[in-house]
Amino acid sequence: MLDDRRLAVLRAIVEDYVSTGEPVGSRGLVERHQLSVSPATIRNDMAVLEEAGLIAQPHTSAGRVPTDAGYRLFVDQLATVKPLSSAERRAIHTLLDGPLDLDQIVGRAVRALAQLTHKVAVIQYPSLRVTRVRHIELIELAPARCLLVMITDAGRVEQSFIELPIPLGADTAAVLRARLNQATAGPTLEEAFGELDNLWRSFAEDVRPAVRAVVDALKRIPKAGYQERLVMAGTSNLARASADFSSFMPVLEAIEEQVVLLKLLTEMTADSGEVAILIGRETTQAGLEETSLVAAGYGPGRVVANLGVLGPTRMDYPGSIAVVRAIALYLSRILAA
Amino acid sequence: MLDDRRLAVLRAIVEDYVSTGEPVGSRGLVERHQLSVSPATIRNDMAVLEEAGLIAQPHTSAGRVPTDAGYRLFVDQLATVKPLSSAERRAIHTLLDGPLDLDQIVGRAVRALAQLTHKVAVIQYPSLRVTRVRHIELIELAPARCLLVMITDAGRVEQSFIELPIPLGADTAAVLRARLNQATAGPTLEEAFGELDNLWRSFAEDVRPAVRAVVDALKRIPKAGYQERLVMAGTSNLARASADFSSFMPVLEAIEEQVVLLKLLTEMTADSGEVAILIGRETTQAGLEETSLVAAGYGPGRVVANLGVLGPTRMDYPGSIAVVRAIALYLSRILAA
DNA sequence: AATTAGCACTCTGGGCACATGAGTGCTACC
DNA sequence: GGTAGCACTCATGTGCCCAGAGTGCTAATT
Repeated sequence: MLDDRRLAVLRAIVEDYVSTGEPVGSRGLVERHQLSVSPATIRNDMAVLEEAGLIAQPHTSAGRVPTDAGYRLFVDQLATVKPLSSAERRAIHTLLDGPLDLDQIVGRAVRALAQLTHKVAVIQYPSLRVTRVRHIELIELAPARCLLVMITDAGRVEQSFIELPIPLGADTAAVLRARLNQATAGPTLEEAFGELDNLWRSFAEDVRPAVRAVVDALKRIPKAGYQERLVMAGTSNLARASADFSSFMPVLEAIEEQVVLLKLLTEMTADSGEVAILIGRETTQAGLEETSLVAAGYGPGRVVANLGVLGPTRMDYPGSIAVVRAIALYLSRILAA
Repeated sequence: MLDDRRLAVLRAIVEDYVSTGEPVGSRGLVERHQLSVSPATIRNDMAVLEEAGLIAQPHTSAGRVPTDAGYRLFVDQLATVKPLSSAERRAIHTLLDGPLDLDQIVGRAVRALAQLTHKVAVIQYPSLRVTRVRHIELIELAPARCLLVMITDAGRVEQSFIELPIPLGADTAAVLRARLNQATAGPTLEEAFGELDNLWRSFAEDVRPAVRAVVDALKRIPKAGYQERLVMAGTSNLARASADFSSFMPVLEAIEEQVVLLKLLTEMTADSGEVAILIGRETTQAGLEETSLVAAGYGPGRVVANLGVLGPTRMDYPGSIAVVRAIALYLSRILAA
């Protein structure tokens, strides 16, 4: 049914359509590819591919265009790995080298992603729930007011002001600090929460309210909203990509609705270095019917967050995959250091 | 030359054009406004206004459209203050009420701005150089590695990791912390820098390199890029606003080029509560020829940063001005608390 | 002197017919 | 199974025309 030549025809259609944007016809196909058969034969093959739902024609007497299913088959079975050009490799290197803090790293990575793919790039900040704690600090600002600072695995620094019900003496503060660090060393923050709940028992009766206030504040940090932050770049690439107007207006909205993107990204999570793809309607999001998402997980050793690019279904998948994977690996390596 | 009626005609043209988007002709003008003269008279007046460069016609036999100069005269002399509707007032209240940290406040304010104006909203984070320091903390993470945390006036918390050339003993660290707080209490960070330069003199010879490392790190914080951050919202309003495609593509680019916006915002700085406006080419930015910027300064007591909205020159200036001013005042009040 | 009425003129935009050409599906043939 | 030929379909571009909106000018009116 779908023998080698027919698959070759599908690949050729995808490649031509992606590069030209025009529906591709049988004649041009044999001209631009070494298919060594006549256009008429191709036409028969195309009829079969259309029957299988892999391609479609916008209207009678137009060339063919890949469907979502066609792209899906292409990326799953037909796409060959496209190695990064040395220029791209160099760009990533120079952009991400040097001693940088997390904000800077993520900021540069997202710009690199956008520039190299000419698409909208998205990076999810390392989620606090799955990162590990490197250090916790408790700073007294005033008798009953202190600042809680948490430094994570992935280089993030979170802080939270706390108003205490009663002053916490310097001695108790020091003990509490030590105990907090001890309780959170090792497991992920989420796993450590259980242990934190019992921490107050080992303190004297009179300071327990203050201890609980601090622990509560600590537990609130991952919920503070900030932690599920997305950074984006390359929004203007949208305009270049989508031909008309009404088609990307909803995409812009989806992008501002970070919630939607976050949900998609988190659900797609793949192993670090592995790339996951959603094509067109596979996103199941209104407004993203003609948009694809190429994403990968990253993190120091294990996956702590995701990154990816967003573009029209008509995109250069092999190229995007290569860049997304490269950036994910590079970012993981930096975080592990 | 420009007597009252002619100014009334200009105002009518601006209002009609802003609301309909169509070039406005003499007939419709007398119909929709109480000008109690005939279209022919209006035509004569329009000829004068055109002569003065305040209006223009897209092509012969089309109605008139305000020029940048026309809008300018309108906002400077003709626009009447438009009070906020109670719904708008309530929206701001509910959105910005409650105990929030700086990130949340700014995040909500920018969204309020975007929603109420239907434009692209921009808020500049309080610039570090002009804020005052509330507290500085120095945390030892390892013998020769520490974390510097700075809490500002406007509620921002900045931190920086420092690798020390030599370990800093706990005692010295405590002294240094006290000295840093003392040196930065009062003046703005920028003004305090001079004093910091001499801080190392009062320390023993052997710890001076470490002291200098800390001071250097502190001085680097305002330059770390993060502090001149912009937050934005309502990008998708762009699509709704601008009719065609090529016209807002450059605007999107300018928005991503935060540098450009930052520059404009900073140069426009007005007194807190005062609104400054740039219309079309007044921005002197390629790509923003048809874009206007309505901005105001905000801050606790004095102006520490700016916020504003970005939209097509054809915008409802009185409405935008009212919202921008309201948000700026509200934000200032919150920060001052 | 300012306003108005009347009129000729200009330009855009939509509708229509027409030719063009790319691309197809089908049938007959190798 | 592959190929050649052919009739058919449609989107696109072009030229043309017409209606409508709006103007500028001139002459009349207040």
